[in-house]
Amino acid sequence: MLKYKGENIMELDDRKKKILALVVENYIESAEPVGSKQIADNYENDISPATIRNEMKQLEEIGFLEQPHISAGRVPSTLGYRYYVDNLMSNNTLSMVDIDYINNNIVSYGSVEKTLEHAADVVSKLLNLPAVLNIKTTDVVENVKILKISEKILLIILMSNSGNVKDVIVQITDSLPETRMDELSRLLNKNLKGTPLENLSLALNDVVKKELSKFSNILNEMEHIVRKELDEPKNNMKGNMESLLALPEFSNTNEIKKFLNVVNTKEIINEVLNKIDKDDISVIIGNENNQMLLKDYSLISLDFTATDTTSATLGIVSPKRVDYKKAVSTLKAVNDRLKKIFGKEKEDKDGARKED
Amino acid sequence: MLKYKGENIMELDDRKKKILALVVENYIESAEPVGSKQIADNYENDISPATIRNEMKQLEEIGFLEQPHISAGRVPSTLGYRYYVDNLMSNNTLSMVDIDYINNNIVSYGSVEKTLEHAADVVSKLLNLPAVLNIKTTDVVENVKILKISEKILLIILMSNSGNVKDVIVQITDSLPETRMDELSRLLNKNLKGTPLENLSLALNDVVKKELSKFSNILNEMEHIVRKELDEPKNNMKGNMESLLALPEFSNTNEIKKFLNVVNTKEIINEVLNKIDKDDISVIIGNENNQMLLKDYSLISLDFTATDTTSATLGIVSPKRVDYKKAVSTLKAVNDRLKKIFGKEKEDKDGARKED
DNA sequence: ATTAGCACTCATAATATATGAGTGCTAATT
DNA sequence: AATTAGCACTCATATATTATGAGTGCTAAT
Repeated sequence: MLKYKGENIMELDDRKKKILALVVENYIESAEPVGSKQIADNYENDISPATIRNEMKQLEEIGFLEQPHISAGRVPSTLGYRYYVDNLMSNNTLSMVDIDYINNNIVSYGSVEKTLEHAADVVSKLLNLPAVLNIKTTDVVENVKILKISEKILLIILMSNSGNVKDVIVQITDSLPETRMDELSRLLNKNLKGTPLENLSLALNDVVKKELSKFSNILNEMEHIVRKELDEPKNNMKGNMESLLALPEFSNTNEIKKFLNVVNTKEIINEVLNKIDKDDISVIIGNENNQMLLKDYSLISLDFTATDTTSATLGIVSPKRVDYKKAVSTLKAVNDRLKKIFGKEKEDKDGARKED
Repeated sequence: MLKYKGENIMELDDRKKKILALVVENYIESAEPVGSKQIADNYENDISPATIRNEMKQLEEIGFLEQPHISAGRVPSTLGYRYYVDNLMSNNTLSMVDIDYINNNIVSYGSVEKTLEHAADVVSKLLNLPAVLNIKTTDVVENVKILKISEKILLIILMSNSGNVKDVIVQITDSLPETRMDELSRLLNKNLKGTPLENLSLALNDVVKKELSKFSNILNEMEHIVRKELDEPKNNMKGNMESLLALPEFSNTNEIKKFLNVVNTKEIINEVLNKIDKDDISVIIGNENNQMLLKDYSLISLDFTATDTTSATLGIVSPKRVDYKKAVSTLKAVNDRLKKIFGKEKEDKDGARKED
């Protein structure tokens, strides 16, 4: 059995390539093992099913196809998908509808995180699969502002060095005179400046301990809210259950449980995502990653550098049978869009956001 | 067949009551039709299964129990559940763990909506079911403030008459001199004051049309973001898929699809929720509501008045087989907690939030 | 009024028996 | 030498067939 990416590279002849592509695409489409007759019907030049069978047998022998059982059609192996993704897959152009959807729904939301979250939403909706978003930032707090909204409501705004903004509304029990506001502001600035956004609630906890006596009602409340509101898990799942339920892979409930369990465990996903290439789109198929629990699934993701201090991976998790072509082109388009938003490229007329 | 809530009220003797309660509770617990032997085993005074069978038969005749098929045990009918909820259900006291969880996780978040959303989260987590939250507010915008966060980032804060606060971060392409800030502020206040929060994006759209020439980059952006961020559907679902998958009712995927479809269609849920009593806990079982699509499900919900202008319904949707006792006691505890937060009751030491 | 006894029902499980899609191989055809 | 018709073979799935047993309702005895 020859290795495709390894010592000896198997060069497939055109007919084998065409047949492999057809098997992959038919299987992605139908979720049923693909038989020789089906391929013969779809093959442009007339060849008999018998010939196709011979070819398919060879494709199986070199490890590109698999048979669920002896009298079934063929299903792509991980290696088969890989060869398809690397060599056979045409780069699909997205429909105008999809492009519009991307441009209209991914816009700058002032905060890097919110923008990326919307991007993840968009990816999830377009591909009908749960999206994973993993933001890594080394941003630190640069400035804290306090705004008195009303007698008993304060708005506390935290600005980071790269322009990220987070804010929390804090309700206090007794109103605060102007002078004390200034004091609170100085105190927060002194204590929080330089704190990595990731550690915000920890740092705040320290502030509470140190300065509680002075502003007990505010600090306590704030620490509590920050913990709940800002300290969300870094690995976000944007999901849409209905679309998963529609996949034949998930006709039985146990498979859904297994999948959700894997997808919701950020350690599992991150272990894989941490190894992908910077600023590029990665396709990781089945057991190509060494995470046993992910062996039946694929991750297709984009690594994106938003600012000097913030980067993210954004992608989808799905069964191995997935429309790689559409997924990759969608992520490419999202990448282009994000680049524009974060100023990595000149804005051009065509890609600019349309007002509707 | 006698009507329980109708003209003729069936008075059950103690033994029948006890048996009905046992059937309901066993069925809620096991999800399997309950047989006479099982009841006999759990019944405190020794009675034979044969006697139980006679009683069960009568309970079936008056419409409190049903048989899936002739040789199966009994399952409570809608009427049976109803009688149980109204007359037989002891009011369970929640565990200290649950009470603590409620007190620690439902706190004031400055905005009524956020607070209620957290409450919905808590209810969903405690009961392992999707929670529905439906907030009705007649609040209007009272004041708009603009804060320059940095050269190109503005924070726009909208305050309502009852102290609700919403804010959006807007990124602009060209920085704005101080004088123009004031102009923008006046303009927004003039145009938005008095706008019901519900119509915000519509009103903003008008502003954009009218005043676009002056502040095109800001207004456009703002309208866009408001539409996406604030104009979320009023009927929120807080859900936890895994817990649903664990229910035997949802062992087959189609049932899940049906359920999710119903639960995610806010019109269906609202049609029922709009009829429940103000400031009270309602239990609506199966076809008691006239929504055919909800006939296999129950809604247990709390109507809560948060401020003069804002009220909400908060509850759970589930298969008819659900722990009514725990659901009702949880909502009661949540109600108490919310009352304290929204100042409807004196705070007391015991229920006060604990710092951990 | 209660209950032991027993025939009866019917969902579920276990088993046996088609059906047919798809294969691999051989031998004939191009 | 490459292709393909022909055919026996495999095995998942569907259908039919037959236990199994939990639970009932009724009758007659307690």
